Amino acid sequence: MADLLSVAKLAGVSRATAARAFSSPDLVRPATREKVFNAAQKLAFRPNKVAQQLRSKATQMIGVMVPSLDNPVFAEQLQAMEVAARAAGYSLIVTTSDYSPSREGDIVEEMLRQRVDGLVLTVAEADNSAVLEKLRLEKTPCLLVYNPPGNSGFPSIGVDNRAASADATRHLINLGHKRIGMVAGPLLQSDRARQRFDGYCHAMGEAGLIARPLVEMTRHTQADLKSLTPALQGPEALSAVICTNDLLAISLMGELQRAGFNVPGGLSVMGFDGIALGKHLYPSLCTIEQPRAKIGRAAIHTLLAMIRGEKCMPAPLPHALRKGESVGIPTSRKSTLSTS
Amino acid sequence: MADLLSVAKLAGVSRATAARAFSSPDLVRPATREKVFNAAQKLAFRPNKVAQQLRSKATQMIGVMVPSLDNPVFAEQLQAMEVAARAAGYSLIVTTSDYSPSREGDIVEEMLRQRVDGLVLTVAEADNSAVLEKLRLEKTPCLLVYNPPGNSGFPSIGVDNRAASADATRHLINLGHKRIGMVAGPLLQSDRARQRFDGYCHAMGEAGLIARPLVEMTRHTQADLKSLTPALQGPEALSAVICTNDLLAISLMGELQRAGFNVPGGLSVMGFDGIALGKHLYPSLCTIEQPRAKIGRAAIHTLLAMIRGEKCMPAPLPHALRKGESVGIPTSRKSTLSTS
DNA sequence: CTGATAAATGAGATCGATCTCATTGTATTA
DNA sequence: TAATACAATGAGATCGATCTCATTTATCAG
Repeated sequence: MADLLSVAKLAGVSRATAARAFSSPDLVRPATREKVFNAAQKLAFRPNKVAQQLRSKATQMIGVMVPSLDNPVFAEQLQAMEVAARAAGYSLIVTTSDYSPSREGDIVEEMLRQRVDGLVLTVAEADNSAVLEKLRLEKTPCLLVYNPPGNSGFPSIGVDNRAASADATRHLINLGHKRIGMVAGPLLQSDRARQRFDGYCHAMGEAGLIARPLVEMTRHTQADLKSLTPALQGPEALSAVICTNDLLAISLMGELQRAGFNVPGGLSVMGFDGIALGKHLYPSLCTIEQPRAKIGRAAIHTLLAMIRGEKCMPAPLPHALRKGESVGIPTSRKSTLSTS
Repeated sequence: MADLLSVAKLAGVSRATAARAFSSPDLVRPATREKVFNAAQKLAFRPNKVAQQLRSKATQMIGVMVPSLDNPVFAEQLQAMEVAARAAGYSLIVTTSDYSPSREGDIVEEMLRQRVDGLVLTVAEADNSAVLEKLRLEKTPCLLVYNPPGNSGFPSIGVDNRAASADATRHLINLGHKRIGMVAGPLLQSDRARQRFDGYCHAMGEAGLIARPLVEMTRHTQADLKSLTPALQGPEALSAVICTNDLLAISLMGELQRAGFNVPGGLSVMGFDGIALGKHLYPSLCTIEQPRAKIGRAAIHTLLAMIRGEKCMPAPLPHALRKGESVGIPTSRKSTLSTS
């Protein structure tokens, strides 16, 4: 309500002096400063950021776009970003794309109009992304999170999905598993999922095992057991599966157990992401932990550096294998007289 | 970069006309309009929202503050709010308070400076809240979510926690449970938790059962079995517990099972919130479902109405009892914890 | 005590879009 | 054709803070 001008008037000084009292107090005589502060107090003056933003051509706002907040992996990252941004004096405008390229486009356009100082995006597909194509022509700093660096040309924060997935696979292999499968949501929805499948194939090949075709679930946060059932039957039945995200893994475990399958006795289940909850389940979820909070903080700090004009090409952050009770040693099947 | 003025120049018209071509196209002759659009195209003109906001004294921005995004109950609500806000042409500035009153204060002050059109807050304590006290003096519309309406004077969206908790308790009672306890995070962190305890006490009394003292966990999203163990031993050992939130319930189930307790055989566990994941666990979580998405949408729509100047005093939204495998009929006392 | 140097303050422009009001231009009608 | 109504456009002010530059006031040395 009350603006600087009225404060200045009440204090009997010019706008310029009133402004200085706040932005560079040492440029104004202590007595004058007091008068201004008192006037401001009296009028309940609250500086108008919008005016400051217009004048300074900087909004101290960061635009954030994630696919969905229903997946804790994004919510947990966002939590960390918010804290880091606030600590640096920045605010976040948060949006969700639901993996829709058209929404991605609208959202980014809107944020550019808002003149955000920078963007942190997780897009559905980093390559062939219309949004990124457009952003390439803009001067607004832009950083990808979780998306593989690939050839999008944008700096990206995240783990090496391929390596992480290979590690997950090797973990199972080391435990003695040979018939290992991978379960994903609708494939086209995520470039990450493909990289993870890649890593799995690589590790399988490396061990002389045959990689199975990806089993696609109809939704990417909820398993449907039916799609997997064929792979669990017969002599070549899987002894372990890796899911491309934790939500899928958790719901799959639930479905399996509800159907009378023991986990990990009947089937070992691994996840990918490392959402906090997984640790507390029983059986606890064995998974690849992406350091969500660290990723969020790194995203903000890297973006701030870019805003400052520094060139950034961040290295992948380290992932970790989080062991859990959902994975065990393979059970010997009737066909195998175990000699282990 | 390019502003309206340069577009106007290139098109050979005045700023006013150029502006009109966008905001009220029918006021400008089609031919002129075309010239303006072409110029805009050529210069990659993108309207500056900051300037519009300054001029119009409306930002189309809503300030959102939740305690934490690590808890899916808030993340899921936020997801729905974002979609609803965007559909109405509003953006969200999202912040987290970590239940800290001082951060609450800073955040709200910051948002007021940003001249958000309205606020959606979940505060630690709606009564005796310094933030709300201050906001009472402001003209910025403000809406509470999850916080009980109480005597804060602000409209509030959420379920009737007391009634919901009583329903949960009755559900257990109807199954034959008599020794029912309640588990909460650090009590002082949430007015909701207290109301839920109230409802529990009420339902217990109503059935002629004795309400046990609240069992407080050291964290509000993670159970520590030790604190609960005493209540699980001896002749008065509990047969069921209600947790004040789902995360607590889920981690408690995990701890119990890991310690050799059967759920629900050894102890029935109920949650509160209804986060999506609970459905997919095994045993699936029996809980009180707060309609998170509906709450989020209602929050936005109510706030928009308030921004339009309408007086609002929304009624509590209906909760639902979601049955789940984590609750069963009580077993004989012998089967409860007897380990020393 | 005066000139010189520094400190404190004010006047006015600026950021970009939009609104009001005045003016020019076109169209309609007697 | 002249007169009136209305459509189309432009000039300039405005939103609120801040920056530049000029001006005034204070301070110090000689």
